[in-house]
Amino acid sequence: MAGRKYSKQRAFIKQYLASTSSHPTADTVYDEIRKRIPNISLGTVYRNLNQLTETGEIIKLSCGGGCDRFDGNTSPHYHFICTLCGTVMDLDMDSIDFVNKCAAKHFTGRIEGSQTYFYGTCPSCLFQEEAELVSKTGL
Amino acid sequence: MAGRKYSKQRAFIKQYLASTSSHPTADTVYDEIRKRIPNISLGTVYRNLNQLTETGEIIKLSCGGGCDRFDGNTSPHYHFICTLCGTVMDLDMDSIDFVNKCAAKHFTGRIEGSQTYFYGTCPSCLFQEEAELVSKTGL
DNA sequence: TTTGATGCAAATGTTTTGCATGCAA
DNA sequence: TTGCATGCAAAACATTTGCATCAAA
Repeated sequence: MAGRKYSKQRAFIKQYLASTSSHPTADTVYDEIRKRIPNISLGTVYRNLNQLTETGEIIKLSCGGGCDRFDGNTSPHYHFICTLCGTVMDLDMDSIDFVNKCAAKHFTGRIEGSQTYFYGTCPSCLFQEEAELVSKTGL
Repeated sequence: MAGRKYSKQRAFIKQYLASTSSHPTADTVYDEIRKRIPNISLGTVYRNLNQLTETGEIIKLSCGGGCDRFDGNTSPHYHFICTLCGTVMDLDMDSIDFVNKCAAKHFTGRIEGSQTYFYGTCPSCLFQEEAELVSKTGL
């Protein structure tokens, strides 16, 4: 919240996250930004990702899989994680933010928000699964 | 899914998780089990937590905060994470599992489940916050 | 016996941090 | 100038893994 100064590194990171819907990991962000700023350090990437997360300019996704992912889309939306290939994708669905009211009903604390992660098989893995079934059964 | 053999270590871990609703980290599980099995190793704890997660006997929570947490309560329920103190608690609320149908509506993959995490201020931190407000404003 | 499970320690992977220097305001 | 931001490297954590040994079936 204190006086923040402009930095090219932070600007590029934020811009990159706004431009993709691939929910990259810190390491992927690092690789991408290095194409533009070859001598950026991984520490700087982490520091900026954390700062942008704190200010709410980006979102950090802790959806399992060993490392966090980051999302430049801060409007309310929901994520799907494929349990086979690990891909994280946005879901096109209506708002379910009234679940916050359900949660608040019998709770004496303060609910400020929620994150919902959906799990299953992504379209691509589903297709592959079906193809394998066909080749095995010959149907 | 292969032939699994009994182990005292795994039995104790599962029993401990079933007995608490504190959503412990792997390290906390290690500390607790060591009270009963002093020479158990952290590797064994991780191996068993992973195996129990795979068989669905326990649940792994990736709710941010650096490390995963584990829950012996496998019946559908929801979690609240206090953004101030980090506590993870169960929420007493109605099922919202129809959100899976909302998610499936326009999705060509297969939705198999979901996890919802609620964030905010827990009752204890809320009380503290109010106490500080009173002492500052004198109201 | 056979084979899964363990303890130990080393290795891996992710994220944070200390510090001297650089750069925005 | 002031002090936030950086690059670099080391450190701190969290988790996994190789291997010889142990123990369940």
